[in-house]
Amino acid sequence: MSNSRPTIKDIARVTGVSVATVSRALRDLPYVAPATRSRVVEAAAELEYEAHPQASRLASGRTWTIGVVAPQFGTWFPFRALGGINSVFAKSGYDVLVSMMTSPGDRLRFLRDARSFCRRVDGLVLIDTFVSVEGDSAEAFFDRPVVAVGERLEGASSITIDNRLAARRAVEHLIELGHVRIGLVAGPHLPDLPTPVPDQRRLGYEDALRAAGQPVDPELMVDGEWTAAGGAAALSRLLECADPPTAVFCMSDEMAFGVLRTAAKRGLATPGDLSVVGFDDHDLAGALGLTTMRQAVDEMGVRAAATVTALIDGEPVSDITWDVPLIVRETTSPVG
Amino acid sequence: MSNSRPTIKDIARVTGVSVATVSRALRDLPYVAPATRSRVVEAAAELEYEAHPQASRLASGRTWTIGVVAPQFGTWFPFRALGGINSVFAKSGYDVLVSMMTSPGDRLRFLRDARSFCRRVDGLVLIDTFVSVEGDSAEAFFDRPVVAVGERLEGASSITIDNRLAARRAVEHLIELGHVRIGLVAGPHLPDLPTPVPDQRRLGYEDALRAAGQPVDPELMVDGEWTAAGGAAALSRLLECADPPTAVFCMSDEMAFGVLRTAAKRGLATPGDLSVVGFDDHDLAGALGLTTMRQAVDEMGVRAAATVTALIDGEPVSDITWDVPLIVRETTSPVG
DNA sequence: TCCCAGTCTGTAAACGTTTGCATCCCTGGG
DNA sequence: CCCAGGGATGCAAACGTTTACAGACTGGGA
Repeated sequence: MSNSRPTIKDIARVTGVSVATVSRALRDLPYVAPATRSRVVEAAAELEYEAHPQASRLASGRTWTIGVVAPQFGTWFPFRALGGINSVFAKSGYDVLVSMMTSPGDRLRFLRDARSFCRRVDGLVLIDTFVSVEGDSAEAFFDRPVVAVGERLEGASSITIDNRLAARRAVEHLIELGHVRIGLVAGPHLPDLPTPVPDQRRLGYEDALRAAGQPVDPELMVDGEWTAAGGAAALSRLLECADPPTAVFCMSDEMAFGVLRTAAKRGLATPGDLSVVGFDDHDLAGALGLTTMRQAVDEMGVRAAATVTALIDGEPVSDITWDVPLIVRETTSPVG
Repeated sequence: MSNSRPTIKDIARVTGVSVATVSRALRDLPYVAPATRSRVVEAAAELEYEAHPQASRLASGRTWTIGVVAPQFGTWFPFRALGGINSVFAKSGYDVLVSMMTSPGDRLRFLRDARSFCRRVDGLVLIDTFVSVEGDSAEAFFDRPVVAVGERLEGASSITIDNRLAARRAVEHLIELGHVRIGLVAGPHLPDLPTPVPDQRRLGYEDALRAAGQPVDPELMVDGEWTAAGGAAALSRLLECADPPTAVFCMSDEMAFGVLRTAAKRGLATPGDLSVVGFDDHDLAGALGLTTMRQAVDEMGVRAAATVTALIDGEPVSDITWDVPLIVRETTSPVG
């Protein structure tokens, strides 16, 4: 009680003006005499005044907070994106409220809680959440501007990649190197997660093969569970083929790491005996020399943050497709 | 205007009681007749009423929000911890506000902004931030309960590990396997980041050697920059020694991954020619078969969340030292 | 001289809760 | 039959801003 923080009234009393003038002066609104403004600003600095966030939020209706919804599973992608998002908002004065989904099934919980979550934020960034809002457009449902990264969402600004095309490019790289038997380590559909990503990447794989006049052999397509351990097991299965692959495309870098491990264990040289290309450009991909398709996730996060503030400021919804370049490193070489 | 959300007044009008009674009924406060309460609850459900967060926060002074400060560099640890923290708060009704430091130097910015950050939260979790608050105790400085994970902080509840002891155990494991030339891939001090961690782990390494009567050879201690790439380069340097090591202890798993890569590239079998033990139990450690010291980061996050709510509810500050077990996998074997 | 269009400032009503206090009613013990 | 005590409720004042509106003052043009 004795030494609680100063309020706008204290500033008003000290400077001899009304609270309205103080409020206007501190927020750089017009119609404040320069002399008055500087007196107020000085007094505020003197008393170390800072507006009470809850009070100004109640009065103005703005929360100055952005909600970020991210999956906790598959740790790498969302955290990188969160980093990019945060780097923008740290400067722009927005707070970042996160809500993480601990399992794919949590989508439903999130959707249920969304209405109350939204009241605490001015805008929403959804990372790989694959919440489909049946009927409503996203903006109508959430009653807030929303940008979706990694998925396309009706009524939201989307920041996505062309999964099919990127996968095709990855496989084309292997084909150009002369590979004919090319395996696919696929990520499966997660239960309750209606993402088109695995299908798209598989289609891209098939596109490349067909365009090159190569057969699509179901025996060469195995499930890597989106994990390194799954990738490791997947390669073991591929090597049991009558005619095993000389190259493998993995739908994620993590699975590729598992593949590399199994190869090393079995005494297969990479890329001498087996070429591997991943997908993501994971933090460790560079150091481990993995050839991969780069998703510049942090930049996508930066862009998402910029987009959501633009939406809040009234700009129209817009979709962006991010480029996914091939990064050639040391796990691919001509067949031989 | 037409169809904005219902307020407590609407509930009051519909049920014919006062707003005070509605407020008490919905928050399970005493002195509400059971019949009244159920009428109010029903009406609230009917109208899909939910309290306006900013308003109730202003009136009550509680924000129902926890602030989490995490470094963005070194992505793995803080994100895992954040996941653990979030899993608790998703149930307990607190919001999670994150503030990420994009570089070690950001500590200063954070410290400067801390006073205003604190007004928006009921409690604070600091992950590996190494903010030393000169003079004041943390609780006095932040004016909120705070729990620090990964570091000890005056006036805060700390959740830490014994870095020195854990490093010693790691090296003892190698010694027990008969290794005599044991290299150290160290993480350096980051500029502006006053963490004792690298020193502690180095001391643990030396402790183990001395206890076993082995010499501490400066030539065997190299810098791995806390990254996989740095670890890869570090092993190259170690192998140039006149008497190269047969085993290596790395201060982080990421550096160990780099070490494993260099070993493979050079044709050294792991663990046949080189044993490696890491530190962290990184997400990928299991799949890559890395023997390591497990920091159960998500569990530490869960504990941190529980602790900060306990502090908010008035329980006293308490420090916890987390156990760091050795996880033996496939990168260590007897010297030979 | 008058009027008008500014600029500057103050008053007071929101914003939607929570909560201290007063009031009323009911019950049970003396 | 009275009264104490406590349960149930309502009234109204916070909480600390923002903002619509009204008023005071100024200078310049007619």
